[in-house]
Amino acid sequence: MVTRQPLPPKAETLSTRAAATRARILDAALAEFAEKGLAGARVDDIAARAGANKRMLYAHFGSKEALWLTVLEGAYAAKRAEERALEVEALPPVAAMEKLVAFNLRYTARHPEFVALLNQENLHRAAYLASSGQVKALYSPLLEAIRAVLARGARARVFRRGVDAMQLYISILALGHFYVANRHTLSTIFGETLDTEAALAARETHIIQVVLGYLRP
Amino acid sequence: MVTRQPLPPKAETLSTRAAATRARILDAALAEFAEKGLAGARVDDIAARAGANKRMLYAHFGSKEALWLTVLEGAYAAKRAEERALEVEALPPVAAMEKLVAFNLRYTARHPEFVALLNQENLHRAAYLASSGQVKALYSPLLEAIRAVLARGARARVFRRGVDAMQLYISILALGHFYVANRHTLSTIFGETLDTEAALAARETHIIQVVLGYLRP
Amino acid sequence: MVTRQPLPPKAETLSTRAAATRARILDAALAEFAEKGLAGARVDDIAARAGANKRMLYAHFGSKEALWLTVLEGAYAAKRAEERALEVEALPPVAAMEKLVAFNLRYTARHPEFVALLNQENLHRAAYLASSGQVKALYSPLLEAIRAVLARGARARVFRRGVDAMQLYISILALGHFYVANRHTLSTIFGETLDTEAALAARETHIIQVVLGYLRP
Amino acid sequence: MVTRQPLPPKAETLSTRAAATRARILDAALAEFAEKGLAGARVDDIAARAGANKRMLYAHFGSKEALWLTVLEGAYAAKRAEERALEVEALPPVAAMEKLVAFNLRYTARHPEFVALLNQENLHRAAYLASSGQVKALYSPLLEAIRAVLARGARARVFRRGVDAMQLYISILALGHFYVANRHTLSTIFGETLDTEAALAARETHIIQVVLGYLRP
DNA sequence: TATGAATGAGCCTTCATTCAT
DNA sequence: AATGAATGAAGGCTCATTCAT
Repeated sequence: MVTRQPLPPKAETLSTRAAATRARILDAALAEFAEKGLAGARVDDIAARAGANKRMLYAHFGSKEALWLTVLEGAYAAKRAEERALEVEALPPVAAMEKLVAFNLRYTARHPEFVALLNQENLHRAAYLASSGQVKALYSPLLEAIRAVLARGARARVFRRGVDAMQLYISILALGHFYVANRHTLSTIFGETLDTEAALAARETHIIQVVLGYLRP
Repeated sequence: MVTRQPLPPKAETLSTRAAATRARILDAALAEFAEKGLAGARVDDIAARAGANKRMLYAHFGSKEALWLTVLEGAYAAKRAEERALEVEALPPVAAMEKLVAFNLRYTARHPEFVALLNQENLHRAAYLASSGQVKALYSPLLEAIRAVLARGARARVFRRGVDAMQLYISILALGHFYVANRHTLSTIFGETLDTEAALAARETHIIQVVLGYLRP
Repeated sequence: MVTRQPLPPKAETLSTRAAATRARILDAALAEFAEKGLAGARVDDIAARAGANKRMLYAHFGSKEALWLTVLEGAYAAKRAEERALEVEALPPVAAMEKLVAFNLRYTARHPEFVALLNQENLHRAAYLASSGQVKALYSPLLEAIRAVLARGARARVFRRGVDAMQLYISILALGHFYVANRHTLSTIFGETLDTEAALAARETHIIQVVLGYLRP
Repeated sequence: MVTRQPLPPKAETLSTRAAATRARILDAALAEFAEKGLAGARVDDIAARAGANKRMLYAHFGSKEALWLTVLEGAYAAKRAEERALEVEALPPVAAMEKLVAFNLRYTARHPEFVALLNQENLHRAAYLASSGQVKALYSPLLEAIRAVLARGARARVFRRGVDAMQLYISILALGHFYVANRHTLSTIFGETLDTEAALAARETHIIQVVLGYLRP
C-alpha cells in the first residue's frame, strides 16, 4: 500500500512562490529605499512591507546593499524601457524633442522613487552603480537616437547645428528631474505648491519652450 | 596715574571660545552630512572631526536633527550671499543672465556639499526646512531682481516676452545643479569623466547657450 | 597716593553669601531628590532650581552622594526637632499617645519629601545613613520618653502592661507613614483619593483608635 | 502500522523557548529593579543576569518602562495569589485576622523586592500602575472578604463594630510592610538588627496583638 | 566665590545579520 | 523555502564631574 505523501512540493510551485516572494521584497525595498534612503531604510520594515520573513531577504539578495543595487538597476531599466518605447527615431525632429522632454518630466513625476534612488546613489558617488556594468549599456542606443534626430532637424533647418547630444540629454533630464527632485524645497522656498497637475503642466510648457527655443537655428 | 583696566571682558572671551567650538562643529557637521546624509552621518564622527566633545554638540544644538537644520540654513544663506553679491540688477540683461547661469553652475561645482544637503532634505520632503521660515525670505528679492532683468531685456528687444521668472530660475538651477549632483551616476552611465575643469567649462558653454538661446525673442 | 582698592571682599559678606548659596542648594536638592530619588535626580536640575552654578554644588558638598546624605540628615533632624517639641513627657498618658500618633501622620503628610527620602535610603539599605552616626543619637531620648509614658499609663491602669516601646513606636510610624508613602498606589488600587484632608482626618481617627484600642488594659 | 506523527508543534516549541527567555528576563528585571530602583536599574545588567541578549528585552517588552510595569503587575498578582489562597473567609474571625496579619508580615519579609518595587512606584506617584488597570481588580474581592470577616466577628461579639475594612487592611499592610521596608534605616537608628528570625517573630507577636487588641469590642 | 565650557564614561535603544528549526 | 528567536556592534543622547577663567 502506498503511503500517501503530503502534497509534493512541485519544483514549479516552489519556484513560483519563491519568485513571488522575491518580487514582493523588491517592491517593498523600492518603496522603503525611496522614502528613507539607503542608510535610513530598515531591513525589518522592508520585510514587513513585503509580508515576508527577514531571512528571505538575505536568502534572495545577500545583504541590504546588494538589495539596493538590484532595486537601482531595476529602476533604471524600467525607465529606459518606457523611454525606448517612445521610438523618437520615428518622429519628426521637433515632435521627437517635445516628446522626449515631456516624457522625462512626466516619468519623473510619476516615479518619485526613481528620483530618490538617484539622489541617494549620487550621495554614494555612484559606488553601487559602478559595480553594476549593466546600466551603461542602456544609454548608448539612446544617445545614438538623439544624434540622429538632431541631424535630421539640422538638415531640415529646424534645429541649430553643433548641438552636443549628451549635453542636451543631460539638460533635458535636468529640466524635468531637478524640478521633481527638489519640489519640496522649492515649494518651501517659493511658497508655491509645485506638486499639482496644473503646476506640472506649466512646467512642461516651460521646459519644452526652453529646449525648442534653444534648438531654433 | 595708573589707568585702571576695566574688568577683562570675560563674557566675551568665553563666548569667543564657545563660538569657536560651535563653528568647528558646524563645519564638521557640514562635511559629515554632505558625505553621508542625515541618517548616515554619525554624531561621534562629527564631534571627532570638530575636535570637540560630543556633549558640546548637544549643548550647542540640542540634537542631530537641529544641527542638520542649522547646517542647512547656513548653506542656503552662504549661497544666497554670494549670489546677491553678483548684483545682476546692475548688469545689462544678457550679461546678467550669463553671469547668473555661470555662477549657479560654478557655485554648485565648488560646493558639492550644498547639493548633497539639498538632495537629503528633499528626501525628507523638506521637513526640516519647512520648520525654518528663515530661508524663504532669502529668495523673494532674487525673484524680483530676475523679473527686473527680464523686463529690461524685453524692452531692449534682446529677450522674448512672457517669461516666468520662477520657472526660469528653477531651470537655471536645474541646468547647473543636476549636472553636479548627478556627476557620478552620469559619468558611470555615459562613460565620461564629468568632474574635470574642461568638462565643466563645456557644460558652462552649453547651458549659457541653452538659456540665452531660449530667451532670444 | 593710595590706589583705591576695589571693594574688599569682607570675610563676613562672602561667607553670608556662601551660606545662602549653600542653603538654596540644599532646598533644591531636597525637592529634586524627593521627586526623583537619588539615581533619578539630576545635578544640573538641582543647580538650576537653586539658581546656582553647578560648580558650587561640588564646592560645598563634594559629590551628589554627599549632598544626598546632608539632605537626609537634615530631614531626620527637622522631624525629630518638631517631635521633641511635642513634649509628650509632660502630657497625661492617653493624650500623649494621641498626640504622638496624630503628629506622625500629620508630619508625614506635610512632608512627603521625608517619605520619599526614606524610601530611597531603604532601597540603598541605609548605606548613606549608616555612615552618618548623627541620626542615631536623635532617637534614644525619644524611646526613653515613650517608655516613661507607657509606665505612667500602666500605673494609672489606662494602658496594658508589657508593651515594647520600640515596637510601639515603629507601629505608630508605620500607621502614619505607610499611608502617606503609599497613597498613590493605594489610591490606584482602592479607587479612592487618599490625599484629601477628609481622607487624612479619617485616617487620623482610625489610627488613634488602633493604637489606643490596642493599649487598653 | 506506523502512527504518523503530526507536524512537530514548531510554533509551540518556539514559543516555549521564547517564553523561557521572557521569564528569565522578568526574573532578572525583578531582582535588578528591586535592588536599584527604576532609574538606577541598568538594562545591560538585566540582560546579563537573564543570560539573554539585550535586544530580546526590547523584543519582548518594548522598553525599560514597559518592563517595569510588567514586573510590577506580576509582583502584585503573585502576592494576591498567595493571599487569596489563605481563604480567610473560611476561618473563624479571630483566626482569620491573625492569619492575615501574619501573612502580610511574612510575605513582605520573604519578598523584600515587592517592598522595593512599591516604594519606587510611589516615588513615581503610581504613574505606571495607573496605566495598568489590571491590579485594581485584584483587591475588590479582598475587601469583600475582610468585610465578611468583620461582620462575622461583630455578630459573634469578638470584634468591635464600625470598623472600616479598607482602613483596617491598610493598617495591616502598614504594620508589616513598614517594618520590612524600613528595616535598614530602623536598624541603624535603633541600633538593633531587625532582620533576624527572632526579631521577625517578635514583630509578628506585636502586630497581632495590636490588631486584635484594637478589634476587641 | 562664582561661572560657562568641556569631558569621558555610560545609558537606553536600534540595527543588520545569523542561528536553529 | 520559510520562520521566529537571537546576537553583537554601534547609535544618539545624557550624566556626574572638572577645567579655565
